[in-house]
Amino acid sequence: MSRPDLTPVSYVVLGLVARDGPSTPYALKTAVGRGVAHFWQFPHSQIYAETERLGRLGLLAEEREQTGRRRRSYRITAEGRAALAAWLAEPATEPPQLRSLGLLKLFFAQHAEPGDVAELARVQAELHRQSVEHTREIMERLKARGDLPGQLAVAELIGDALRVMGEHWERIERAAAAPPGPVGAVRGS
Amino acid sequence: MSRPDLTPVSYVVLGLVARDGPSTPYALKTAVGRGVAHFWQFPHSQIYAETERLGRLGLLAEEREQTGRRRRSYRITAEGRAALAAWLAEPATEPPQLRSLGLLKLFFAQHAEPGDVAELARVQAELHRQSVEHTREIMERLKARGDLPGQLAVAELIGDALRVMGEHWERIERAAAAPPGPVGAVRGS
DNA sequence: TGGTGATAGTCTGAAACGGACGGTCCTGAA
DNA sequence: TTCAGGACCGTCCGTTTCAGACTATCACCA
Repeated sequence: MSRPDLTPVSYVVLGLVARDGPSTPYALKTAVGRGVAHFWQFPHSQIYAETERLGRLGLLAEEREQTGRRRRSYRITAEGRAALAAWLAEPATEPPQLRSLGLLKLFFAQHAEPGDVAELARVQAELHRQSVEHTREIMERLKARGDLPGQLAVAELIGDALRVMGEHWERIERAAAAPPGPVGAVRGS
Repeated sequence: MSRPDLTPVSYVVLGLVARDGPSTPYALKTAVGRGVAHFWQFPHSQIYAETERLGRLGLLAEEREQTGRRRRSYRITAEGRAALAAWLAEPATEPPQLRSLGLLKLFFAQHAEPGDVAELARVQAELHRQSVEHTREIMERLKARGDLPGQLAVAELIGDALRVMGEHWERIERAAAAPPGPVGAVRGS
């Protein structure tokens, strides 16, 4: 059973240290930005607090540079690996959550000018195209490395979801740009 | 330009009161659960604080039952409508955010037993099917009413995104169940 | 030897969180 | 008529999260 004193962020840290070997908090911070942040966001200051806490709990072992910047470096312990494995062994029973200011504005479209909705959809469509492209680059890099199939699967899933959402925004943009007829809710091409 | 003293939750409240007419905080709370919560979550206690604050700011007008439970009821003022319209007039420039414990576990699949990934995918696929179904019901209800095209567009977008993500989970489930070969990252049908 | 930009980490006040808790009201069974 | 139970409604408060300003260090080059 997974431990009640560990949060998702704890497992992010454990998982990344397990994947990358001994890491400094700063290295973890940048690693989070390159991957995990796409589906589990949290402030970077958490990482410093969490590595320290996991150290106290014996799930990470801390080492300190004796020279220069005296950075801390953390490696995972056997207990840490066991905690991570126990957590991974129980499936996640929560559905995914979405958070989108764009959808919030679209939801209230009836109180907006038609032109506002068109502009919103245009911006969102463009944002989604960029995100899809960004995801695609990450996938290329993962494929080139060949390992880490879980991470590739995650990138594929997210990329596809972004693509579909972007296509919706594009349809909404076209519908809102065409003067007559209702906003959004488009059928057919 | 939209006001810096108003948060997204402020606009949720303003938007719902604009849509539904005079509302009690509790009615807003249930309305949020039926819609907005799918793409903008926040604790219900916020609503009570926010209606009161918007009242002080003059964007909502408060009335109080003279009898019985003496519930507060809020209606939107002209200033409130103006603030809502101003916010809707500027497009949202943030990409959507996803938050999924399931993806987090999949991301670290290399440290899990193969059976764990299969079970995770099975549970997530089922969860997604339920969410898609739930979204479909909401869409039916919206279509029956015929108005509120923005809300229908939102439901369609979310439903489609959930469907695509669910299909990924189903593929991952099949791939992880098939003994040999790598987990996830499936190509072709 | 000083300037610049990347690297690295700390700190803090403000928001958000969420759920326990306590009332109020309605209904229907006794 | 009374009363119990459940739905309705709102408050409260300790904890966690949050963002980002801020400081410091380092590497490099002029």
